[in-house]
Amino acid sequence: MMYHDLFFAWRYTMKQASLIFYNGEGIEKNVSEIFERYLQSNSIFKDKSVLYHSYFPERILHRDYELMQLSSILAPAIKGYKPSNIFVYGGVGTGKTVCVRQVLTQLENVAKKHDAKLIKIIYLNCKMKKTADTEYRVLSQILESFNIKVPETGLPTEILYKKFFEEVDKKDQTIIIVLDEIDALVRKIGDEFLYNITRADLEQARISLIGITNSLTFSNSLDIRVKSSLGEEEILFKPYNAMQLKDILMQRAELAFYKISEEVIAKCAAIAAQEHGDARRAIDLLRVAGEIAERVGASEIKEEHVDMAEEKISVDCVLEAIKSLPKQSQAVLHSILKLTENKNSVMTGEIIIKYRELCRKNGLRILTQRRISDILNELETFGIIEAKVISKGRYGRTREIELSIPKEILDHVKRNIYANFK
DNA sequence: AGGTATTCACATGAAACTATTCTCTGAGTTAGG
DNA sequence: TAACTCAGAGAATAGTTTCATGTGAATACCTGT
Repeated sequence: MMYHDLFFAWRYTMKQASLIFYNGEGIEKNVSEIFERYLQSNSIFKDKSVLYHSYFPERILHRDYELMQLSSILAPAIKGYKPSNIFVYGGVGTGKTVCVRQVLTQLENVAKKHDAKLIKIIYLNCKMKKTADTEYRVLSQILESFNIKVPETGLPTEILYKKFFEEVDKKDQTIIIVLDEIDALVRKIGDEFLYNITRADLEQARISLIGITNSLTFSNSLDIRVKSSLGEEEILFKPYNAMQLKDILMQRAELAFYKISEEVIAKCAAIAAQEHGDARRAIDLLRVAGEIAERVGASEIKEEHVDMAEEKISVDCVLEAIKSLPKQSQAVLHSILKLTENKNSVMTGEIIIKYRELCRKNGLRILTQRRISDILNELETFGIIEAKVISKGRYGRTREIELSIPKEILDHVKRNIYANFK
């Protein structure tokens, strides 16, 4: 049976191939030309992986104080005492995650080397859809790191708690759970989960939590009890300034490129510094600029490539968001696009009317106003529209909505969305 | 004129509901000894 | 009798509806001068 299928698959590909070989002489030439050219062009990247988010630098710059704080708080774990729970906050791209992860791996290494008390680190990113964004899934992830597999659904959550505490309490060990983007988790499922974990009573094991968030006001939204136990220690990561960003970029660029000018790096640093000192953004900028330079066949990144990269990043972001929008959200966006063709701001009420009309035409289920309101909020967080709540006095309160899609891609977006309805 | 009350058109929040996917359990069925 | 099948109960989850409550300022309505 299987061989049979394979045979046909093979036949099929051969047929495709023969099409190229015998009927498409021109195509063949073009394609191979691209490959040839690619081979010949010497890449300006030495090692591109250094510029991806997944890369963790060996040495973290300009975070000595924070690293020290972290390690001194966590040190007791080596001797088998429970370290305080830590609450790490600071803006995006300020190095929170990198620092925490580095300190923890070192802690683990030292403990292993000196045969100290057992330490187990569990890192979870709570914003990862379908991975750790609910109480159940977080627990299941934690259990997985103990090599206990649990089904995705069907089991009561209490069972997972029971399994987890049982497993943890088997040995005299310190478990350190890192919850990255903890604010996303709490917003979604509340803080009961944190309470349950921090107040677990165990015979011999100890559990410490490290919560990482980029929302400075996050801790206020917590239950007092949780707040006091999770926030035993707090560490604040300040944004990098332009000089520090420059150093960081320099460090990466040396590994990533064969050669690069200082002006380019300064430019990336300056742009990112304006946007809350986000190092991740600076590095993205550098990478995309490199990609652009490579594509246009330049031998080195120029400042104009950085400008183009800045443009491209924002455009890609919007385009990506729009493409992955569910049907209903697209319908709402469709209505907004239509309405903004002859004016630049619309109100919720107008959108609702247009939207209902569109649904009737397309045989789509009409959602309630409440839901549309939420969809509008979602579109705003994607950066597709800009909505501010205004009061028009006697004439009620509404959202004033404007498109924030860059002009250059507006037509592209329209074609994309309009094609799906009529 | 100056002050206050009303009112509009939604916003915002919480809880309940729906559909889907999945587990677990136990009763009934089947095949082999 | 062990192994398998299958239906029903119960969970988790995403997406939504239902119900309830909130809200800011332009207007309407007073009040006293």
